[in-house]
Amino acid sequence: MPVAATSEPITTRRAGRPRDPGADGAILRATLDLVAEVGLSGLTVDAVAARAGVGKATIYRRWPSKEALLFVAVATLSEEPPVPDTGSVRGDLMELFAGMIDRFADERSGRLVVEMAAAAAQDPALLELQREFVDRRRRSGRGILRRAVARGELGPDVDVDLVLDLIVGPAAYRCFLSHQPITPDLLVRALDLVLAGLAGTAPEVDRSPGPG
Amino acid sequence: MPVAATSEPITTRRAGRPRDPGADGAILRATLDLVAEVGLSGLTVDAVAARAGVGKATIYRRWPSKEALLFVAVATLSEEPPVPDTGSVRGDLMELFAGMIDRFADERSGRLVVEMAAAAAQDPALLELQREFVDRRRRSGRGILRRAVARGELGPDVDVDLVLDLIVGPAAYRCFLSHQPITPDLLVRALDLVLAGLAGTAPEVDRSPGPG
DNA sequence: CACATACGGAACGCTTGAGTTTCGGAACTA
DNA sequence: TAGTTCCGAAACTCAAGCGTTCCGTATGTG
Repeated sequence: MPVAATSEPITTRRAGRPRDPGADGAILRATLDLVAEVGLSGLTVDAVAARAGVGKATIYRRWPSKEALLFVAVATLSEEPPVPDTGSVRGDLMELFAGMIDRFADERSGRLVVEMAAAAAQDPALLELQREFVDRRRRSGRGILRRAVARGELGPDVDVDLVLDLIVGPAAYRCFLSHQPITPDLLVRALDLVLAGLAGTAPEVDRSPGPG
Repeated sequence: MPVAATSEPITTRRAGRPRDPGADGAILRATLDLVAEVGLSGLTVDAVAARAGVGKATIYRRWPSKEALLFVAVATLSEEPPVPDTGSVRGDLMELFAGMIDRFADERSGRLVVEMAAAAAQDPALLELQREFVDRRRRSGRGILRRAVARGELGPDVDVDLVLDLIVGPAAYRCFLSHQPITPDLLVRALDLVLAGLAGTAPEVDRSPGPG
């Protein structure tokens, strides 16, 4: 019996006015918007309340501190990365990283990512959250590449992590530092060049046991 | 006559105790150290003064505000990127980016870069500074690749910016997000894979008019 | 020497922002 | 209706940090 989750009947509700169910979302959205606009250092609870159209007490009734609010807001950005299986490395990797690149490309999301990267360097909890985001996609990518190796599509000596970094790296670099345009074809071009490099390094691997 | 730089004889010095010539460096160093340690949001002038072994008034005698101090401190990180000419793209690019990768790899410098990237999103002056850093190296890289094309070492349809991003991207991505180790060979491996990809894309370009 | 400017250190004024409390009112249960 | 909990808004307390000022002292010029 770890937690008495719903010990009371569902029909029984606490007396008094129920919480505005829309407030949570409005507050979290306002938080993320403001982080993107004015940065983490410029974020104030008063501004969040004003933007969300909410009293400050309403925020503190839901989260104990500004940090807790921020953490939950960032956590809502979590998304289960796709585990693609298109049949080719190229297709799989494109599907896996498309959403991530979109996030870098989008003005608001991009700024958010940069802010969080900086904050994670100081806050262990945020660092852990960031690590989960990154690692989940990375694990999926490793699976894709290993499957490709098993299929004979790639040579067995592929530096998996390097390949993944080469595909995402350009978009990340442009988002964080160079501020060059992150166009939709950036992922494709990077991917094709890397795949060409892999093909050149281990050209025409023996594809003998092709059961398909 | 743009500026009356040294209108007075060098022998003439203002009366009174001269400024401690070592203080400037100590203050700027303390500033950068603290940014790397506690982040920009955690940076306080009092802490800088304490770390530099200096009174707060000494800081404000030199710079009018915390922001001005920070800007100058960051500007000291500027370094003229090398303009290598080793004879091969591979050698040139390695020489060009070695220092940059080192900066990502170093704990202190890496944190500093992340902090500045976030700050640049809010402060136009810092953004301009960052842009200078990046663009200078980028221009040098573009020259290297164009020379390689002229030599016939690379095909004429190389996406110059993409190639540069592919080389730096992995280290940047690891520094900002994935926090995987940035080993000294990361640059070489990325570079070789990209060059292999370029060779595969436009293999054995026609080298007919070789005058050398 | 007088004078001027610098030094480190400490105190001070002032603003900002986190978190709390209060208020009149609204929405729900019993 | 009575009681409870929520609401937005505003006022409040309190701590932190920027920038200034003053002190006693050190180091330069004339």
